Amino acid sequence: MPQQSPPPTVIFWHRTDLRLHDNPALQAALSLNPSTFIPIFTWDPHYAYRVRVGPNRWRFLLECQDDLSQSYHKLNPKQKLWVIREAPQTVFPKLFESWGATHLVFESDTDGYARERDETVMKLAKEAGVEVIVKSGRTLFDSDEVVKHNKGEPTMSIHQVEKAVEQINNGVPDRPVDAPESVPDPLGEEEMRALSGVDHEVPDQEDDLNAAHRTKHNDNQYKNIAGPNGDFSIPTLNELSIDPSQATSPHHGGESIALEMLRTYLQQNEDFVATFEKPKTSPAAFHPQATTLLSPHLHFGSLSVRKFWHDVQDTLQQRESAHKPTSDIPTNLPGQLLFREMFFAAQAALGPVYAQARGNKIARFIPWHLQSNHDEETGLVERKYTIDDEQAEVWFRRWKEGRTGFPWIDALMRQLKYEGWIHHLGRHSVACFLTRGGCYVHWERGAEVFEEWLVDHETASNVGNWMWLSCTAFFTQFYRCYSPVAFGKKWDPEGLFVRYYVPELKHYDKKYIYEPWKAPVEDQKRWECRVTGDGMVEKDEETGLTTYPEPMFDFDERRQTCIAQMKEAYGVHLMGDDEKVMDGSWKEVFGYEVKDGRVVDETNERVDGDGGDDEGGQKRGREVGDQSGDDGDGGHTSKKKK
DNA sequence: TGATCGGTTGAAAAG
DNA sequence: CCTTTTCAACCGATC
Repeated sequence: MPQQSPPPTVIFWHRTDLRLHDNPALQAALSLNPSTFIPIFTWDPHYAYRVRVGPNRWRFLLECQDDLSQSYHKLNPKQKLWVIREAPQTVFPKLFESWGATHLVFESDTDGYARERDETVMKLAKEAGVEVIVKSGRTLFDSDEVVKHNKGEPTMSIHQVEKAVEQINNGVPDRPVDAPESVPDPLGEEEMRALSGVDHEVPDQEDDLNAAHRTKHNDNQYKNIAGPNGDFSIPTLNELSIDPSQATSPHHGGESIALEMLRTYLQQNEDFVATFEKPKTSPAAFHPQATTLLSPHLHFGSLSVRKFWHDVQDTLQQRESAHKPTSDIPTNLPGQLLFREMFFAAQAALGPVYAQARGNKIARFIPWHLQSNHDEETGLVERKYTIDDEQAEVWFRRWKEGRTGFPWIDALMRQLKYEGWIHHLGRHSVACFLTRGGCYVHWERGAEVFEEWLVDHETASNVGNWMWLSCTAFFTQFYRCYSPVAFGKKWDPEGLFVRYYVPELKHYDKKYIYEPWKAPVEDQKRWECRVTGDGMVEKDEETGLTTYPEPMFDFDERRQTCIAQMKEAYGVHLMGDDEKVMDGSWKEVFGYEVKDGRVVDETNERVDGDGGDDEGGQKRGREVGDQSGDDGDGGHTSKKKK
């Protein structure tokens, strides 16, 4: 450091890097030898209100923050994670001024919103004379670099990713850097607290995408810029108006947990790590699951992806020199991480339109039901979508709630909701079922449900996989449909997975566990569950028994219809950035009719039964009423076709 | 240019 | 019960 310059006062901005180990940006910050070091997290209203986040992921995030804060505290009793409750776009000038910052350091983030946010903040820093340092660290390789080595184009196959990263350090990610052994002090308590005196911008809660999860209409998470006690505390679920009992997932956040999980796999399950092949892991395995469950830690950065890669790679190399079996790219663990790189780089190349069909040049246009509405100014999806077909809306609701009448699908959707995680192939099953292999509903609807419920939700991977499964991009073999019966049976012939997550069926013979509607009525009575209705009726009127819904359609018939429609759409061959998609004239091309033109606002839609409040509830009530009205022979819903 | 082949992870029937 | 073949047939890279 030049002797003349004042000792740096460094603000370190944590975002999706909630860890101390292998944090290149943190290392860069500390190598400035700051006299003052303030690690912060900005509790961004964008995430609080404009991103779908269910109770399980809220809890996971808070646990990551708690763990990180404790780790800082162990290194320096004056330290912790300082949480600031305001939008970064408005709060940074106040932080710079109030704390006299000289540097702002953070890890780069290539998400659509994040890029825009960071550009704004960098501009504000420049205006305040604060030096900004940004380091890549969220992915194995800097996604912008990967794109550059892919001719500036989105990465569309693993082969392209391999070729691109070969040109960056021969395809070997940087070695992980160690966690710091000490961190400097923050400012004194008085000086830190001085921030509470500044004007505080409280965000508008009107467009709260997560209203359905809150116990109160107006939460108080933004009441004070430094939290309720003015001490920059990490929010609690109660402060977010989220009932803690709604966070039912067994999966917990935090760097300590993540590192311990990785260590355990490597030490106690070397065979599992070394011979891992994703397609051979069971989507029906639960408690414990068949894969590592490290994905949510990669999302929040409580585990470094480079540490994961190198630790696994070291194991693979040791095994190879010992002539023990190993698995290969792309099905092995490093290969799985390459798919993550692929989706990140594709997103980095395309920006915000990556996450939607309209305007997205890699997305094949398919005239699915329940198309999104778009903001006229930005062209980006808004929370509203158009119900062109009442039947499709009912199917979508039943899919989301796990009452389709197909036990394999329902078990997966219920596991997703309660645990915040389902196996990758389970995601394939339910995604294929909702889109091209069943309901013919837009993949954006499904991606939104995953966004809400997954603890490991990562926009790049989630959207990428939804496009993959719906044959929108990356994958095109639409005649390969996952059967909701055969696929589950293949992995779990006894139906243990279904019995656990759909306990209504726990006494059913394995012969009928995936097709309970085929069981004779006498057996249904013996097994204490009647297959009848749409899942909204708890007790069968006639027998008083628990019910499980009849299948909401004839799957084989739907598969045929969907494949024929996919074939037609592929024949028309419109991409998301085609003029006809942009101006809406695709409707004429496909003879797409909007029968009632209703627009649904997803915001306050409750999914747990009886409707909730406001307009959302009314709509649902009507749909549900219609359904149970003709449940006498519910399978007949499938007869409706175009 | 047209043919060939591969594509992380299919399903159902036949052997 | 296991493996192999057929099903119906897509895109994009490659030669």
